[in-house]
Amino acid sequence: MQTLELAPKQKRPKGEVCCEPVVYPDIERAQAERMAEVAKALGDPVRMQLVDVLRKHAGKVCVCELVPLFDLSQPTVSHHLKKLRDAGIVGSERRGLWAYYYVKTEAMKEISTWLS
Amino acid sequence: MQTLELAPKQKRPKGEVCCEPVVYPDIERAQAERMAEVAKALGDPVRMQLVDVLRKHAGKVCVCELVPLFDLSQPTVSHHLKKLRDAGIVGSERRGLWAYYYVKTEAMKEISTWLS
DNA sequence: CATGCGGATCGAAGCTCATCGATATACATA
DNA sequence: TATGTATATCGATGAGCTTCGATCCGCATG
Repeated sequence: MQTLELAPKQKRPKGEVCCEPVVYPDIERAQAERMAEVAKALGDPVRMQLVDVLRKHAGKVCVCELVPLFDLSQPTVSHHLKKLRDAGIVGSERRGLWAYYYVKTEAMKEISTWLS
Repeated sequence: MQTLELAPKQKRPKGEVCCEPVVYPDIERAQAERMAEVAKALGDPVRMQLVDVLRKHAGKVCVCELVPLFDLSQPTVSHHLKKLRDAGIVGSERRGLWAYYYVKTEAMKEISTWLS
């Protein structure tokens, strides 16, 4: 493991120092990158609303109920759901013709804890 | 104010219903959109790391200390800091030649509470 | 087996974003 | 006033994203 510790090399006016050198370990870098992945998935109004709807319905919600909530085509909603699933934020389940989505509460807890 | 309540119009096989109709008020829609704006700003690895570094240094951190933490040009880091400031996540302060950034804890609390 | 339906995938179009070098701005020192 | 330094802004470029219509896949019903 490696840390970055950088002493500024430039001369400072009057010999002042602007602040203490910053250290940023690789472990925290990796965690921050994972959290950025989750935040990126949530960083679209449609997807944030999808998550909001899903978590307010304790059970699993059918895609056919989600599509008409937005002024978007069915393929577009399907695309957003896929992005959320790829980020580990939601899960899905097929029952016959229908697909049901639900929020993975661990993922939400993970990101909200990290940010708090 | 208006809410969306959509009864599915398609016929269902065997007369089954896939799930309860979903209601999504405009107020929650607006809040979700604001949260998406914040999440979008955090949805980049560089910006998430910037926030992580800033909040771990209770005080304010000079830009000249932030730039060398990344393998990026100074204009690029400046661009990311601006995005974070536009989203209300960080604040900045000038002292002579130097600029100091800090995390706005209210904003972090707002998003983490919303997600939890 | 044929038809219909819900949902996912594909390919394209248009827009946004991250990044850079160059340059501008503002302040500090000599 | 002239020079140097820290940061911000500008313009361009290439990658990625959202969105759509068209199409494909599975399952259910007749």
